[in-house]
Amino acid sequence: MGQDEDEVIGRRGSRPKGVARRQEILDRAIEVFRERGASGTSLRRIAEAIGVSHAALLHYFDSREQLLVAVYAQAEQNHENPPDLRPGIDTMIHAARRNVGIPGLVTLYSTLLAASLESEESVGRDFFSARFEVLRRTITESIRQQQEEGLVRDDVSAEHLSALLIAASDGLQIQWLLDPAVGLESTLQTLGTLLRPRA
Amino acid sequence: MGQDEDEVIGRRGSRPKGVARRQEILDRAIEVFRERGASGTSLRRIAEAIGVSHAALLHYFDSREQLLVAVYAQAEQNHENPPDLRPGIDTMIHAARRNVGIPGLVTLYSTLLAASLESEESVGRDFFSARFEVLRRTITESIRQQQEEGLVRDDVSAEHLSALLIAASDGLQIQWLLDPAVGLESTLQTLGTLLRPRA
DNA sequence: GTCTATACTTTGATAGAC
DNA sequence: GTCTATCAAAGTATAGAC
Repeated sequence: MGQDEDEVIGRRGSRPKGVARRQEILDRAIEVFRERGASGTSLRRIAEAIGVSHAALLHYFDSREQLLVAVYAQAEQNHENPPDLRPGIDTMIHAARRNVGIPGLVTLYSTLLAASLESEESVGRDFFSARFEVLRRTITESIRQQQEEGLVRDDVSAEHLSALLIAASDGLQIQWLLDPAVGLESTLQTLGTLLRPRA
Repeated sequence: MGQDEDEVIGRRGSRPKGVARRQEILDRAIEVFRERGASGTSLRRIAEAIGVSHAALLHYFDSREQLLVAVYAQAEQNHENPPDLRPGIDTMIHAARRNVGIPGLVTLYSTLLAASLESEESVGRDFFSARFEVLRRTITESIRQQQEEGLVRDDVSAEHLSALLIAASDGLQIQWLLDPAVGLESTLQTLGTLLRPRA
């Protein structure tokens, strides 16, 4: 953490280039996505909603994809206050509870993630690859601990459980976006039940 | 089944309009995706690979999205031979084992699904909404049966398990596409372990 | 450093010729 | 039934004003 953050969010080099203004644009972009969702988010429309020209956006971000990834990364970082929970099913449920209030950003996440699959080399690809790697490692370690403490059943691989948690969250979000009747939180609670050791 | 199929795959009306030629194009498009994956799949590139003009494609399909949905729907239907398994974790594992051989089509599925989230009304949206609805209902019923037979633990909701199975499959596919080291089949096997009743 | 103006390229889509 | 021509919109890139 520290100087790597810049690249993840998309800054060009180590020299800050209009950091304040850039941050301003980023914050406004987040608002745009939070309100209007992810529909019709061309560079020109985003620029229009923010009140600048589309070329101005490209002055701070190398490409549309980079802007979008930066928007998501920033939004994620903004509410990154794990309330004393260890990474695992509880944090996923916590995130789900928050996400139901910001469907626009959830859509942004899902579409960006899928778009990153299309090209072997892209900003999004690197971002999400790294994100999943870190997430899986962190959750795996946390689950292994909880297994030792008897909080999670230990007859299954912690690595698999970690990947499963993430996959279930991502997949359920999509089902929920398509049909809000799908219980995002309650279904994850059920997954939590599956994880508990036999009493 | 029967006359509804037309709309799902994207045919305009009941009158067949060059059905044979259309099918030919569809089959070749599937090959294109199977080989070259989903990268750079503009209408013009697909047309070029098939050997026609992009306008010709739009003669048979109303839009690019409709063509892509038709390609996926056709590909899915082609290998729809459930080997005497009841819908549930086993069929998902079976599908996973098949999908690792056709990453291009898995990518097509993931990107199409995500793209359908962006607009409230689109061919993809309707297609995937219906697909998930049918899938969930079918699997839920099958799981409920298996619960009664003591094959699946019955202390959790069959509806939730159904949504979880689908979500886990979709989510794991994405993780696997980003990092082939993620064990698609083995992780689903672990989910299967979670579903078994306490011995 | 910040941004407007502008143009280049590709895209999905339409219209009309053959 | 399939093409060529054409369109509007999009992402991108550059030049240069301030």
